[in-house]
Amino acid sequence: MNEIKKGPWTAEEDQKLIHYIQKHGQGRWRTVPTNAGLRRCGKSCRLRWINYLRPDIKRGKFSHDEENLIIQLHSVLGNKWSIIATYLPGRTDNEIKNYWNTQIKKRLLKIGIDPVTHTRRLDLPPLASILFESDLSSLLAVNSELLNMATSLFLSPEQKSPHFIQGNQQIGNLQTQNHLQLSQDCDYFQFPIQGVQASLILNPLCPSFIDESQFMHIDQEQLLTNDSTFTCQSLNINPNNWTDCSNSSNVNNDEIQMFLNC
DNA sequence: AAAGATCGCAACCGCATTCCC
DNA sequence: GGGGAATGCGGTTGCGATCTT
Repeated sequence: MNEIKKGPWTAEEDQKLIHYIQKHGQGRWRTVPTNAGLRRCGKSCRLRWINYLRPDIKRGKFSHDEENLIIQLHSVLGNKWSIIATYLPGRTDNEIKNYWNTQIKKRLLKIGIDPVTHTRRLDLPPLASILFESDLSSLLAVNSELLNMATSLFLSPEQKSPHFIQGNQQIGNLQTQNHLQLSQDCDYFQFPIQGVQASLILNPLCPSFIDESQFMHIDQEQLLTNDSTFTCQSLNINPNNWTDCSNSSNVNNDEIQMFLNC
């Protein structure tokens, strides 16, 4: 009976495979079962080694940073698990895929974010209204992890800086980059216009956490002056408005650029 | 306590890509 | 360049563990 065995691996099988690979190295998977004395197919041996037995595999819970990174990478790469895994040393594509499907996906759906497009789901009431109809402080306390996760969607991997405002209140992260400055009191933010390759990374999700009735404008008058900075009172939900502002002034689109991080 | 439901994850399967003759 | 073998990838499944009723 040389039937190929399927199903869970036993400790004995694991030992045989580990011993064989330690001695001969990995590769030529088709020949591994015969040479290692296993009744498995080569494919199964490879998978067991790659996903479970490899010595450099990191075990245990995903850290918050790892989780953020997965979300960020997924928003750019989609289900390219093997590529995503290259950014998380010690984690396998299978593990990341499982984690995404069983944990992250559910959490995103729960907070009204489409895990495929990484945008707000239109079939749900605006998140802001949910937030403001609720006891905000308790909601944030309970869901701070989710908020951080959602917030991280509009942060690039190398830019994880704090402060996300709702009116004068800090409730999460606001991204600043290059010459974009967040004012001290979080009442408004400002950045230089002239000669600056200002890159404001704004994700459409971001305003979900801000009172939608307070989407503010850029002060057009200020924009048209030669002042080196201009201010706006809050984040603007509509990225097109930024473009419009730059079109309507002496400032061209090269000087104010908007990059959507999704 | 027990039965059913749900969850989490290892493993499988089929297809795509790469390698090698 | 063509074809078969080997390898890699992503979706899905199966099953034990845990939770809920």
